Amino acid sequence: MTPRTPDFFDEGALVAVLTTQPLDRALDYKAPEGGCHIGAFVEVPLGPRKVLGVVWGPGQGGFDLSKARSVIRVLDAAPMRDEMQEFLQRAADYTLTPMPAMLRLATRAPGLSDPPSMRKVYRLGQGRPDRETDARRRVLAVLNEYGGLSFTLKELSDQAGVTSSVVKGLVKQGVVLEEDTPRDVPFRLLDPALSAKDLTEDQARAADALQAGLRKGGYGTTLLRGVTGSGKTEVYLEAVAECLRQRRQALVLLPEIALTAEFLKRIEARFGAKPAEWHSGVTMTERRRTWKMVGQAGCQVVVGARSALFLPFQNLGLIVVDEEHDTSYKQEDGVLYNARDMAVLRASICGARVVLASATPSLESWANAEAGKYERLELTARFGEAVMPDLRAIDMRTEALPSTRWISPTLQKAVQARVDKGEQALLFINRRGYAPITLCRACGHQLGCEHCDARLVEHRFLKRLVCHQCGETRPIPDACPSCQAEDRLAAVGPGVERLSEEAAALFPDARIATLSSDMFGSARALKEQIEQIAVGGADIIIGTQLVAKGHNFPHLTLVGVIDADLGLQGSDMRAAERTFQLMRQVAGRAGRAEKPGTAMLQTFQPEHPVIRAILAGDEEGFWRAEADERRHAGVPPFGRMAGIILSSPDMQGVFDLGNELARRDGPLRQIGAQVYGPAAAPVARIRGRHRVRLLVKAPKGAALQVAVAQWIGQVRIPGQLRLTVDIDPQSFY
DNA sequence: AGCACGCCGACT
DNA sequence: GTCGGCGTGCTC
Repeated sequence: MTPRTPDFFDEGALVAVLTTQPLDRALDYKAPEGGCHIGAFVEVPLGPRKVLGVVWGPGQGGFDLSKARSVIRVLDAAPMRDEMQEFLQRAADYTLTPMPAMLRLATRAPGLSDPPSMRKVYRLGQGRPDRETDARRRVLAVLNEYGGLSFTLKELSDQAGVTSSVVKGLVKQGVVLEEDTPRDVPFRLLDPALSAKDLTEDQARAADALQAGLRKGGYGTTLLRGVTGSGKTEVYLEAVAECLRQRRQALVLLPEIALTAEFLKRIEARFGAKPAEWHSGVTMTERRRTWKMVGQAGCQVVVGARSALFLPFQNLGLIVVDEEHDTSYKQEDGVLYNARDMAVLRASICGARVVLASATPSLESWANAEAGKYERLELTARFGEAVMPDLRAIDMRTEALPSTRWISPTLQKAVQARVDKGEQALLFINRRGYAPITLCRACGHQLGCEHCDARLVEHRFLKRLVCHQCGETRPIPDACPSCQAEDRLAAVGPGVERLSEEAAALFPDARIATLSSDMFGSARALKEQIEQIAVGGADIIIGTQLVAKGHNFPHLTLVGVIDADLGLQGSDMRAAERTFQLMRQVAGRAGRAEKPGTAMLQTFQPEHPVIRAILAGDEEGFWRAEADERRHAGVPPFGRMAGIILSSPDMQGVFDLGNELARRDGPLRQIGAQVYGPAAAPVARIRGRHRVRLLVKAPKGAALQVAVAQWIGQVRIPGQLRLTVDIDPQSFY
């Protein structure tokens, strides 16, 4: 029998404290006066500094005990639960991330080390004031009217129409009581019994299944598949409702910050109050409140970005990952993790349910559902009267179109027809800026970024050249930087701005709105623009990726995809999958409301399997074909992969280390894995750092992480060289 | 991550 | 001689 770890340590007992400092292990400290619980958030001395840490377990010893210092103090925060400790540890093992970096993700709340922030509030006390002035009467009337409720000074004085000194005067006499209360107050209660929308038969069946899962309890993942407009959101909100009835917390992950505002309104409509929000745009005060309240069950539902997975939920019952296929779920927060996978991990540890919602699931999730690891729910019927769009290819080989134009005559005609009828058309192109390439017609020089191996993209809107890799910009030059020839720079290829220009020329009487992520300073500006368009503020919408993400345009009846071939080429194994998802999603924009829609894909290869699968609406066929190809190639989800990126200002250094790693592949061979590379990374230079990439491919059941850790442990990483491990990379070429 | 320690080159 | 470059190692 393993000895049970004590959950409380008396003063002076040795405890292991994990800090957010990048040390390779926890350090031992003496428990502070009054002792401390396991999981306690503490402040400990480290060298000359005070740092944040968590009591991770009993002290390890094995060093000169006279060096042990004491925990300075226990912070005012609910101790980390053991399931959170386990989650961080397993996520660290999975992603090969050092524990301190994991702990940093879990402590991303401002003012964690500060004492609880207090504020003064005022409520009715006893007795009468010595002199009943008019102002004093008004203050007391307000307080009486609201029963025992407390007010801030400003609320009270504004409400009564008096200055703050009137209130202070009443406080002096004890007629009004002044009290300190924590500034972080619980979120308003959400009511699951409020306005449940009428669900279609299909939706009700799916909602019932999700609710049954929640009632059964314990871990389980469901892939909720539904075409655009089938009402996935209504369905999983019913799962949230069931979770609320069980008095457990729910987390809804969304891929796009700009979407949350619209989504919050839907939650408010369904449950009568706004949930907590967690993403980079939330204010410091609100972040702290959310972090604390989540830990004290003062918050029932969090809607947020991937980092919300690391909030200190006390009683998590449900995690919804909306648009689960979205690539933005896999990105660095300093740590490379896939939020979809981490959601499943977290839920499996704390016995919560997961709903992965998507119209076009990732192949991983599709395969997991096929294998029976996930339950599967399908929403087929479209909500209301709307029907699926009519999908057509425009064969660009037969269209007469000059090389500097992108809207084919066929598409032009279709757009014009919609505009004439007062309906909306959307032209989609997945390239920001005016043109992807700027070159000199005199010498052929292509304008590139000085710090990256990337082309500079002309942005006419900003009147600058922009590097999409590092974000650096510079003015558009008059002369070629290479041969000094003047006025010979030419824009090559299409971008969203250029398409706008072309549309303006083709449809002079139409109102054209351009939506590109770089055109809006804030998420709010973007949201306003989208709302304005949705109610009919434009006839033609020109947009990038942004428009593919869930916005509802009721007047939209035509979607034209300018270059459906983008993303089909290249050896990126996920290109076909991404293209498929994107096309389906964009096509799904058309005809969401009652008007039937048409989607037209401009393509030079109408016979390509991906294009054909999209046109035929044959999703199962597409996935099966993709799965077969990947199974054959032994790549995820039918094999395991890890990417290693080495980067350094010194090009020789990265290649030398890359070659050394490739040579010393013993630990990898042990598990039947193979190394490919080193090769120049997809972007070989970013911000002046040269990048080299190695890929490890292992059989499905292999202990990949352990082997990779051993493998890279063999080499010493000198000074300015950085090594990043990416388990399950998004792209593997 | 910080911060100290320490070992070489360049200069007052 | 001494100042300071930053490579190496430690933090309970």
